[in-house]
Amino acid sequence: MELDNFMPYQLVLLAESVSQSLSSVYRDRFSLSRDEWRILAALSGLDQAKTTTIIERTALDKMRVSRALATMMEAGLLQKEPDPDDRRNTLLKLLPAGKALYAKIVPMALARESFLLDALPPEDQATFKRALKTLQDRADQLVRQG
Amino acid sequence: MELDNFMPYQLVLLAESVSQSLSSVYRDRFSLSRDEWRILAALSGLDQAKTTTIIERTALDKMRVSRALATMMEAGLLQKEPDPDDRRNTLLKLLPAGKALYAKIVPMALARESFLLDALPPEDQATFKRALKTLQDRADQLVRQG
DNA sequence: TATTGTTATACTCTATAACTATA
DNA sequence: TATAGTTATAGAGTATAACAATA
Repeated sequence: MELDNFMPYQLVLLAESVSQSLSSVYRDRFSLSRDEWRILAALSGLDQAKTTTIIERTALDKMRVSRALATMMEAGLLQKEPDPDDRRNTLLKLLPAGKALYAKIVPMALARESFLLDALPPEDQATFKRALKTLQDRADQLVRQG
Repeated sequence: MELDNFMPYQLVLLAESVSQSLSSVYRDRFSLSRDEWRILAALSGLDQAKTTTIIERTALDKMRVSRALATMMEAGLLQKEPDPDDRRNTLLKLLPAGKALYAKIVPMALARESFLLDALPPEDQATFKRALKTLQDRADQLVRQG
């Protein structure tokens, strides 16, 4: 087994590099944690969302989301209010500062994504993206089996 | 921007799942940390290696390698001796227990890799692996630029 | 002065589960 | 009894840099 040709190893290294490059945008320039950035992205475009929806859409657990939301609220990025239909739920809404921050970050994030993908011929880009989804399904199976 | 179609996000989630599935082999069953497993793989097949070589081949830093090596030595997996040519260097050598452990883990690791890749048609497998390398080069560029 | 490798330290992240409020 | 969300706490992992030994 050659480490350099072992796909999981290559994949993890690539993800670390891509992650690092992205975090130089949201973390270094805008002082957002990765979790906060994910929540911001998940909330964008939604007028209002329940916390449980955000938990699903970000693949984060409720504890991480709870802490990230607290920080974001302090920073004036979003608003919480109780759900009148079921007061256990919290309804989340981006404030103008949150929307503005998101609008600043997105173009930079997309530019980095494009810089990466533009290195591949268009048909390989499509294949790569499809492969990511297919492999995710299989990886989920492996994780469930243990 | 849709989080689910943002390639860096998909990539990071996939890497986390694959990582978790692999660590259920080396960590849960054999009590190896990820760093130790990488070092084991990097040393396998080499009769002897300098610590600096391992640092390069594993993409770990010297501090992590130093700590992982200490644990592995305690576990009787490898041996250290000073390099007679330059006594600042350490020469590393897997002991029989280390080789045996590696021989047990590799088939399981390769089986998981195959299970993942077999979900893709052969030509997509090749494209995917090539894409990982191409993207790694670009990601390195991004990281360097900041 | 530079390099190899180890260690100290403080810091951040993570995981488990206990807890409150509501249903 | 079950769910949404928060908080406490302990443990793991991380980053910086100081350090000893050698060159």
